[in-house]
Amino acid sequence: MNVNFNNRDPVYVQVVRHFKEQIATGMLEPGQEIPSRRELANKLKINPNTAQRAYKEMEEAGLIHTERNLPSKITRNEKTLGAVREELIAGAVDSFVAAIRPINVSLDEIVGLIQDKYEMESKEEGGYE
Amino acid sequence: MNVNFNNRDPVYVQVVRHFKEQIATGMLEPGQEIPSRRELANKLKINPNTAQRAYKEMEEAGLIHTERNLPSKITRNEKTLGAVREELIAGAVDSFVAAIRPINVSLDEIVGLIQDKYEMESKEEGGYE
DNA sequence: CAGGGTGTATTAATCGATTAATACATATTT
DNA sequence: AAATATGTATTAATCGATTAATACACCCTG
Repeated sequence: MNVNFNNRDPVYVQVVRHFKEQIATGMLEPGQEIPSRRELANKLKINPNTAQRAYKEMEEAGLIHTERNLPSKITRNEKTLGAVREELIAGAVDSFVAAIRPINVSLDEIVGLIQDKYEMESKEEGGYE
Repeated sequence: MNVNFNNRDPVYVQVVRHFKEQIATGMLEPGQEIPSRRELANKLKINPNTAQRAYKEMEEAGLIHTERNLPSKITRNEKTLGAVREELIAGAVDSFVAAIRPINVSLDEIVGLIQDKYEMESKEEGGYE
């Protein structure tokens, strides 16, 4: 459990994204238990309400479900889980294309640049500033 | 002169980006005059101060220069101008790769998706929501 | 039963960036 | 000279999201 926070996005959004990435890569499996709000808050040094906010978003998205005061669990709805990966990928692709299209870059050049960057090992975290 | 504003980024940032795109694609040439702050504000239906804010950013970035109260002009520094295109492209690539890497997608799949999306004519403006 | 752990809801504070209002000096034009 | 357009600076208002404080109901366990 380790989230690299940046300063531009809200914390709860970054927490949600972190869980989505875990789901997308299969690190979190259907039915798996996740930490309690307060436990997560402790681990990440964030306010418990912020953790709750993140979990609430995930609950409403159907990614987790919660019964009474038992540990929340990743949903067993495989369709929902599969869609997470697609959503993350499509979101990244869409915003990339929206950003690059107005610049009139050839497809070949784009592909080359992405390949180069993608193959680099990522020493630096946090992406583009 | 037509900027499709979105609701998430500050207006002045979007204005700056619009000019950078114009520079990157050669629509704005070295030495070319650009509208006055107030004129731009009128065209885009924004506050003159917002236009000024955008121009100030560009001035500080060396993209435009202003003498007294004459129309501001695109810089003639070709190096600066060329860097704009590179900066826009690198920014898009970097943030895309940062977003996609944690999801463990194969390079082939990524490239395929980008090609598909990029070749689509863009009926919808505004990118991914 | 008491205590500590849960999830949840309501409300408030914070906090900063963004936008706008206003004024000023200059220059050009009529 | 007056009027109008320019760029610029200073200051203030707005505005909203995000975060935090607090309280409550529940349940299990010792």
